[in-house]
Amino acid sequence: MKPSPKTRGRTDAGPTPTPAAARARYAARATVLKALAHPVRLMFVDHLAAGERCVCELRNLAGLDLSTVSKHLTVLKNAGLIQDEKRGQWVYYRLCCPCLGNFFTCIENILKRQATTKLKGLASK
Amino acid sequence: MKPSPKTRGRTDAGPTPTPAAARARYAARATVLKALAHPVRLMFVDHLAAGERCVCELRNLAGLDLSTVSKHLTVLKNAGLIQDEKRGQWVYYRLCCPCLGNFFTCIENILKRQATTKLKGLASK
DNA sequence: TTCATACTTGGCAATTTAGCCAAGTGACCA
DNA sequence: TGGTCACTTGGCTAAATTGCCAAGTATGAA
Repeated sequence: MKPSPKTRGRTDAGPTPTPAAARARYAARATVLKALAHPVRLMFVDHLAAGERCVCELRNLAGLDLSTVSKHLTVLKNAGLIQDEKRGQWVYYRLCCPCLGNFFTCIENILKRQATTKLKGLASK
Repeated sequence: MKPSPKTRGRTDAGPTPTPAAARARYAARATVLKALAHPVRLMFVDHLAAGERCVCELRNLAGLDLSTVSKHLTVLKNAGLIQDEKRGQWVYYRLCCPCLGNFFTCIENILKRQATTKLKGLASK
């Protein structure tokens, strides 16, 4: 038996509007995810969820060179996740997007499930 | 005026259990996000959300070398996002995590907001 | 105007990632 | 037993990412 080759000739159930548009949308999503896919940037987002922070505060949290911190923040900003505001000699960053909480809840679910599966795997040996 | 330096000496409002544990959790989350942070893998997840697929179906979707597709699937599997099952000579992959829908909703919000901001930026010139 | 603080930007080296090709494994057919 | 199909794995190169240092800009204080 062969797996049904109806991937094309579809009756418009599921994803894919036009190939090109779909590709563009996946690329756009990937850009956002890539911005989040780093421990330090994830930490920044987590802390910014509690309120705005200036760069030097985030530098203390990360324990990295200021230039490195600045570049991480630029990545998050370019992805549309945070915005900055200069007040005096300080630059404050804050989250743009209130929905990131759900986001992390979902990731935690995945991690939990992963842990459970790993345990099951060990038990069945 | 200086920004309040109470980042340490905190009264346990907000994130950070212990520095080491926090770092580990951010790293774990980043691993999951990194797995999702690629257009092709995102497309796979999107299609798998509609039901299981064998590798060659996904290969057709992506238009990439079979070995490349296989490696992308390995990345998703190692991140705990999908699981595989061999039936006959085919290997079928399916999603582990039903919550990925919310995930994408959130990303779409970010993208929309980004588009709006960009428009506003253009308008104010 | 001079100096210090708070960043940002450019440039570099080390590491990681993404793609392909080639070779290997396992299931099924003749 | 030999061949084909459906994958996976190893190895390679090109490109992207992450960190630091050094240099530049902007704000406020002396």
